[in-house]
Amino acid sequence: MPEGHVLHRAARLQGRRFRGRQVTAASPQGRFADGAARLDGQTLTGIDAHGKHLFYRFDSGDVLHVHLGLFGKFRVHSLPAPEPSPNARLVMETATDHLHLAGPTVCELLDPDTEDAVRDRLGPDPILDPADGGDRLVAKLARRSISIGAALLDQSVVAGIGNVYRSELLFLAGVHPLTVAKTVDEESVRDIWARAVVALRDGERMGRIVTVLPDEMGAKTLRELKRGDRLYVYKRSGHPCRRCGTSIRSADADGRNVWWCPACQPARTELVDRASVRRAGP
DNA sequence: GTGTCATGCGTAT
DNA sequence: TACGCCTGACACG
Repeated sequence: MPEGHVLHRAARLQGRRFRGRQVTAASPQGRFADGAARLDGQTLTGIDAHGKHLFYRFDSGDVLHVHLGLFGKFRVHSLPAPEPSPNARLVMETATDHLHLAGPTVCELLDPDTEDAVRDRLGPDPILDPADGGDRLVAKLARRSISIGAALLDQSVVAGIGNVYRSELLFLAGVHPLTVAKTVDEESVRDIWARAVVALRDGERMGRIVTVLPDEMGAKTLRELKRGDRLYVYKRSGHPCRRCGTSIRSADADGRNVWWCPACQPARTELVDRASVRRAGP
């Protein structure tokens, strides 16, 4: 279940195996049969990620566009690989490596112009645009009356943040998630951006989302943190805040849950409609 | 075994 | 605001 770090990691690790290599391609599930037939025998020239989107470039100029959605998954193996599951949308192989894609929301061929159109709809990516993304985020949020929590999930505002990172970044920056976006002070917006750059880079490197400071959890490194100790607020309704002990709360914002610590993230300016905020449960 | 939920997003109402 | 899509993990019986 991927946020942007997963796609950048996939681009890096898959690129290492497939860049410059000729591939065979097939769609066991059948829903990408025509595309796979077109890619079969082509040489992959590069893979890159923007937000939650992945672009595979081939020597013909074809671009394979993949978006994993909520359920999509890659599996990569050195040959011999396990038998691909029958619901694999796409299987690509070189003489030595195997890629298995299941459950994506998008798996399609684009021409380069269409790729530009996809990318034009995406905001700055903390991994791609660490230097100038803060300015761009400040400009985008200055006009928005939606909550900062909702804005961080809007991929045209910032590309690659999902439901885990949004709650965690707002905790780290001390910003209440239901704050009206345009009322968040610029310093806090830049802080959110800076923390996104660090958090997504860490996630890309480790292959998992870890936002806590290890020494706060009595650990030496991020890697040794146990499952359940890696996040501050996400899915921790009713549990004590790791910093102050206050009970973590949650609310349904735009159909997705958001979590926060009411003490560490006080409401400083106006909030959007709080009707949907519910009491924290266990 | 069945049901529910989930790190997403587009389209219809 | 609701629903549909796509898959897998987990809780529950």
